[in-house]
Order: sequence, then structure tokens, then C-alpha cells
Amino acid sequence: MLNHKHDHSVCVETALESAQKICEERETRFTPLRRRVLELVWSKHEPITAYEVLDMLSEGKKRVAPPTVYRALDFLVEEGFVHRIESLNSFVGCSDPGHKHQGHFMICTKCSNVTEMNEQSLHNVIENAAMENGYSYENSILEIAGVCENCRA
Amino acid sequence: MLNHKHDHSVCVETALESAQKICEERETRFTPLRRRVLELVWSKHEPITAYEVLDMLSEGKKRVAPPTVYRALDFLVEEGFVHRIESLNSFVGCSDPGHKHQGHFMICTKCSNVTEMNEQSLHNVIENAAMENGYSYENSILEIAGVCENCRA
DNA sequence: GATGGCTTGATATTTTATAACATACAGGGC
DNA sequence: GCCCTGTATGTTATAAAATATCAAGCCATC
Repeated sequence: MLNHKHDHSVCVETALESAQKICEERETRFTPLRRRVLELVWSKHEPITAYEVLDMLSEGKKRVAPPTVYRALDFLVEEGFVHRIESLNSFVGCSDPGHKHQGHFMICTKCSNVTEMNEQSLHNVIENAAMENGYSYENSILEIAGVCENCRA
Repeated sequence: MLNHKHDHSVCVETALESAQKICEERETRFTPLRRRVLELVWSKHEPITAYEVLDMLSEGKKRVAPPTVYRALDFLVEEGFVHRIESLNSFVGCSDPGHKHQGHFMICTKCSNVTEMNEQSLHNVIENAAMENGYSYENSILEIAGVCENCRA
């Protein structure tokens, strides 16, 4: 974990509350299923796979089917509450929902923790690189693998 | 295609020759299978999936099995002759083999063409961002989606 | 309370990737 | 030449990730 000390339940609640609020503003539907999936994604800071979510979602009850999970994840990604980590086929809660942005991440190869970078300067450099190469910019993924501060200590 | 005019067979031959040469230097084995797979990856500029390679490899003969293709691709990626595009689960020939580097790409959402960026400055910015966030740098993927010059024309 | 649109359920299948074990083959030492 | 050893490839089976398709439920509005 990036930070062993923090009370992670606070992260989860904050994320759920702001998602709720944003959906009200946008008049999109934050259904119980979507809420629950977001909660599960946030249940750890590390990226979680769709099938891990599926397993957790199924605990106790009848097993849900993959499309149920994928559709909820699609919605959450679409709304910007969750990012997909391509290199891990996994999902992680967005640390800054509310304004649309790309996911630019660092991924610790020791502890699997991910850190989202919301630096505008980095975004600018990337968008600029696209322009210089004659491309219009739509979106981008940046996933940096390395070892985080904790794990190197 | 990024460039409709160029004679793509030259790209392929150049790629095969430099791979051959690099393998001799490194004393790694550029076997007929690996050579053939590299040729197939290079057969178009667009990213190609492992199963597309598999189908092409199987034409005329007994169908080869997935591990055959994946192992060859692993070797080619390892040697830096091919890059994997995470966001497309696909592979593309490296435009600058010979020195190890990350794949930083732009992907055209209209024609699927990809352009590899080998700019050191971009690499520096990314490596720097990692450091600033307390991560050691191991490697990175950058995949920018946009529309290429040709397609906007 | 019927209509229409979005959401979820359910079934099946496709696509992508790897595990595990067997066989072939190439080069070094005898 | 022949054996040994390590690497490469073949083969079978299965795992993991994602989607297509159609049915049923829910809910707001008329």
C-alpha cells in the first residue's frame, strides 16, 4: 500500500459520496449495483480485475454474470469514477472524479499500489507530442512501472 | 495507412535484416519461426493480434497452437523488435530496434495506423514524473489516441 | 395502466493468454 | 561420430478476459 496509515474507509465513503453527487448533477443513474461495484473497486487501493469484482459481488448470493460487472464498470469508467489500467486488465478508483481526465499512473512492481498523476504539465507535454506528430489528440494512457517509495525504504 | 506511398516491402526487409544482425551480435537465435512471425507482424503497419499472426502462420499447413505464436512474440518483444500495444492487445514492428526503449505510440482512431515516438525529451519527462512522485523508473507505456494527418485531410 | 427507455438478468460464445508436458534440434565435450 | 545438455518447438488442455444476444424488470411520463 502506498500509505499504510490512512483510514481507507474514508477514501471509500468520500468516493461514493462524490459519485452520488456528480450523478445527481449530471442526471445519470447511480443505481445500487453501480454503487456497490464502485465500492468494491475502492475496497483496495490496488487495481482490481473485473472477475475479482464479480467474485466479491457474488458472495453469499447467486453468482452474477460477467456482463453485469462489465456494464457497471463501463458506466463508472464513462463517468470518470474509475480508471482502467490497460497493462493489468484492471480497474482502480479515480482519485479526482468530477472533471474528465486521462488516467496517468505509476504502478509499483513490488506492492502493486498505483498512484494517479493529475499533473497538468504532463498532460500538456503529451498533447503537444501528439500535435507535433500530426495527430489530433483524443485521449491517452500512460502507465509507468517502477518501485514506490515505501517499497524502496 | 500513415503513408500510402512508401514501398512497404522495403520496411519488412529492413526489419528482418536488422533483426538478423542484432541477433548475431547478441548471440540469440533468430530461428525460421521467429523470423516468419516478425515478417507477419511487419506485414502491415497497423497493429496485429497474436491470433491474426496465428491464422496467417497456419495458412496452408496444419494449424499451429497459440503457445507457438506467443513464444515467438515474447522473444521478439524481449529483443525489442516488436512492441506490444496494450490498449489494443496487439503487436507492431519496432521502427528503431537495436537500442532498448519503451514503446510510446500514437494510434489513429480512424485508420488504426500507429506512429512510434522515439523522442528522448518525452522519455525524460516521463522518467522525471516518476521520480517526482517517489517512484523508481523501470519502464512505461504511452498510447495516445487521436486522428492522424492523412485521415484529417 | 399503457408506453418507451434505460437497467439488469441470463445464456452462450468469442477472444486472449498460459500451464504442463512431450519431442526435436543444435552445439560442446568426449 | 556420439552423447549430453540446454534451448526451441509441438501438443493438449485450460484459464482469463470480454462481448453478443435476447429476455425480464423497473421507473418515469403520459
